[in-house]
Amino acid sequence: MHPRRPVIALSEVQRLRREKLARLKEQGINPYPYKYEPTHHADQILGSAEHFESHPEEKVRVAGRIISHRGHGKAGFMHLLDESGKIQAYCRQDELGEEAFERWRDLDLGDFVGVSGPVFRTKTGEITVKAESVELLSKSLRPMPAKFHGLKDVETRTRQRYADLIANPEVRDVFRKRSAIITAMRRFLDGRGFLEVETPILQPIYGGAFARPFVTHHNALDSEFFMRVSFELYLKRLLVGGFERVYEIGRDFRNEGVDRTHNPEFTQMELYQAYADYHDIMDITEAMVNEIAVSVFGATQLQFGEHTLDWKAPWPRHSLFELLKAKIGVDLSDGDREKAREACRQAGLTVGHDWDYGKSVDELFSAVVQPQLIQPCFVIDYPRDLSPLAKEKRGAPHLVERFEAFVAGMEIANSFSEQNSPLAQEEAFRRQAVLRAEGNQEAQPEDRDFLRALEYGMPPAGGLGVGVDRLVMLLTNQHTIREVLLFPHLRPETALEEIAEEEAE
RNA sequence: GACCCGUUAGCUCAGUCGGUAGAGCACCUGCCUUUUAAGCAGGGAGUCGUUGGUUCGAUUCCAACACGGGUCACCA
Repeated sequence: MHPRRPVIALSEVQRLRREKLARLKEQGINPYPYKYEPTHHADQILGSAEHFESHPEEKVRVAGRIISHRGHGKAGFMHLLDESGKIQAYCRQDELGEEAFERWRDLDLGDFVGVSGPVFRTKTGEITVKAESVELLSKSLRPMPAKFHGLKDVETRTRQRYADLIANPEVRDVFRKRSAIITAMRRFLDGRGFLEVETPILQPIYGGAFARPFVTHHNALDSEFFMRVSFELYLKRLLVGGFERVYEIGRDFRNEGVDRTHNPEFTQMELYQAYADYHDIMDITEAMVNEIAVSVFGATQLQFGEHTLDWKAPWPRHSLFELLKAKIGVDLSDGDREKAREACRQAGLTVGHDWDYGKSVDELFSAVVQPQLIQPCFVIDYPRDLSPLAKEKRGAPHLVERFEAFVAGMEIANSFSEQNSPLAQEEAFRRQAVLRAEGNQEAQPEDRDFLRALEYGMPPAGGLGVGVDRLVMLLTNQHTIREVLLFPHLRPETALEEIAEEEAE
């Protein structure tokens, strides 16, 4: 045992609430009863004000968290917050009785209560439930973060998202929108005959993207597994198996840094459509996002920071090399490594000794073009070395048929005409193996089972990956990914670990 | 991983050129039967992120560490 350490001190308010809880139990009141049956949500009552004013005898039951509580001698008001919004309740001693009114006075901000009674309009015009009974549904032992300052501290807001959701109604709204966006996405894909599938998160070989994986261990099998960095290779196996349109919405894991557009686990939507090429996938992508914008927001023009983004399809399609040429005056589409490296130097980039043609083009594009791609657009045709799972471009074999979609300088989608030649795929894996041997930790390992699948024959197909979190950011005008993730990645909280240790002693 | 900035009451923030701290809201007590940032009167509340150093004395200066934010790197 450690030397005695003080138990984490309770604040004054926490102490008082625990004492209050004990008193309730002594009085035979269960502070955590089992159920309540509300008849209405707050917004239903507020939305039916005329109905209730013409039916003063009709009674409602509402339940929620107390977010304001004001006594006025032998009467008082409180606001309850339920999922739909807030509603005021008016509590009078002569209505509730002396004992119940005293219990009402003893309630705290944060407690859950159920209130029943008729609905009326106060002098100041607010629709209010006149309480005939007030039942404690759950006693709160911790003070609410804020009454009207809100909760601002970013760390507390993300670490204690529950408190953030209570204190900041607009945060709830972002996550409702997120859900609606994903629902609209599913509806769009289902409507086009795509089959939603689920593929392994724990994979013996990872692939489909350039990224370092999280490694884990399967005890019973005594073997290493990788958390997936992409769904790609499994979804393509399903094309081999005869499904023609498949998609998956789920979590990818990449063992990388955290910043305003990256979280180690993030949500991706990938789809694959047999007999389609990347032109068809561009059509689908813009139609899908257009439809999401209309169904969730009722508009295709949406504000994002200082920009008004126009999501209406079709989106412009630009050749990567034309965009580069327009910017730097040099055409780099010929595959000349030295020329590309020199162009990077001219642009002020520090060129790594290992930068090949593809890497140089990509770095240059990221530096000089990407930040200026504000309105939704497609950038098409990429160097082959960057895209080992894509098919070479018709008429330009050092390029591949690939596009990325950009909005507000952010990449939100990536797509290929998928490589379905087993021999070309094997060759591409071989080139990756060379890079890997040279120390590139993101180079993709060869997946022999995937090659075996391709040998059975995969139909020509187009594939798409969409960064769902980024799409949500753009559509909801949020500028960091943590604002669209309920529980973004944070380091463990040491103070809480110490409490756990003390409790274990 | 590097650099810069931050961490003070439940929340939002002041402040201490080194002498252990304040405000508003929240909280407690009293008054008040239509208030809504209710009002009036009174009151309590803080290991000033953690550990160490300098000092008679550290919340303040210094260092390390923890956590967060920003920039960069990584993320082609």
